[in-house]
Amino acid sequence: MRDLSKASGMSLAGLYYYFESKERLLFLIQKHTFTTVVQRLKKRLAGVTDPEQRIRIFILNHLEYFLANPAAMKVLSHEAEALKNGFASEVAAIKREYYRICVGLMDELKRERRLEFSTRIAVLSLFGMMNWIYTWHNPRVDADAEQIAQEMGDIFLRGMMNSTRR
Amino acid sequence: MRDLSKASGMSLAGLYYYFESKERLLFLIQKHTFTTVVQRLKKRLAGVTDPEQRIRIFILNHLEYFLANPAAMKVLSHEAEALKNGFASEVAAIKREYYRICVGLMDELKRERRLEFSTRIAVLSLFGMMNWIYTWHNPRVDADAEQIAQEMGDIFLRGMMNSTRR
DNA sequence: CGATAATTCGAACGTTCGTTAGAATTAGTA
DNA sequence: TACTAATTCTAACGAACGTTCGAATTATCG
Repeated sequence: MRDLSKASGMSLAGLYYYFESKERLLFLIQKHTFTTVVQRLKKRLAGVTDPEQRIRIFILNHLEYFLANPAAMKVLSHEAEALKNGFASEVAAIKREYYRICVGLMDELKRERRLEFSTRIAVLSLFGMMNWIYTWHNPRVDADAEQIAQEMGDIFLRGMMNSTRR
Repeated sequence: MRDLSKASGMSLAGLYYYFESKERLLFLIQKHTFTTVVQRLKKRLAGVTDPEQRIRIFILNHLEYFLANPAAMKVLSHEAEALKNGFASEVAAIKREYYRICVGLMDELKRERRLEFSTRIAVLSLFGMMNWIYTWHNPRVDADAEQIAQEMGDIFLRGMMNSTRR
């Protein structure tokens, strides 16, 4: 909180005028971030029907947001388990919705292409690829979100496509 | 440190008889873990020449160790940036060696199969898939290391294989 | 046995942390 | 202008933290 006070220019006590506790502030950050990402995703998915294209939109939306907000990504990754019961469950609900959207996209792909693979492992592997980026991405060295989304999409989708057909 | 004292049954001051500081203890954990993983990997790779098989060994070795030592994995992931200059650089050196081994495996695959893809993105995506597992793996629900290594290997290797050929 | 070394501990140290009381200041309104 | 409400601050509280001091205990060995 003292760091935030310095960075924001407001006094330590001043922060508590706007946020009743450090935990509630963390909760608001997490909630706002996930809500924003889900909202943007839904807008972008509207109207697109091709399953592969929809998964590519999912990846691009995710990477674009988090490469533009690396600090937020770090907070979400590092403080994922820091909230207590009340706050935790509300954030968990949004996360679950986001996860379920991705599961849905994966199932669409499986149905259309008659593929056979574990949706759970596929989705969590994809999240891993995308989320780990906060540990290594350097904007001075690495490509931008669009290009990385392309490459990760290539890797992941080819990985799905050639799975055993029913 | 007070938690460790409780968990180990030794008094708080007693811990400082064996570890001169909390940071040095963290350093020793990180160093020991990475060293062990690299050692085991080298042993398993010895004698195997097929590039695909070698990457599968890499994945299995990684997942087997970290699913057997989830607490260690959490420490490595969460406290990756917690060490200061001296300690940090020594751990960074071992991590770099581990990373470079994986880069080597990827280049072998590219050469043998005449593939074209970004080694950096491939390696970091693979690490992402594997390392993210500490956030979701539940031994009561999820498969064991061998099976997950098989599935992630399938996803990743198919993703590499069909990349544009030279 | 006695003496030295190795081990373990209770109790505290100084610092940092999250938080708050209460005063000072500013903005809004009549 | 004078009064109220909103905002911001200084200064501190109590708890938790990493660490250390010096005494107590235990092991080692002549």
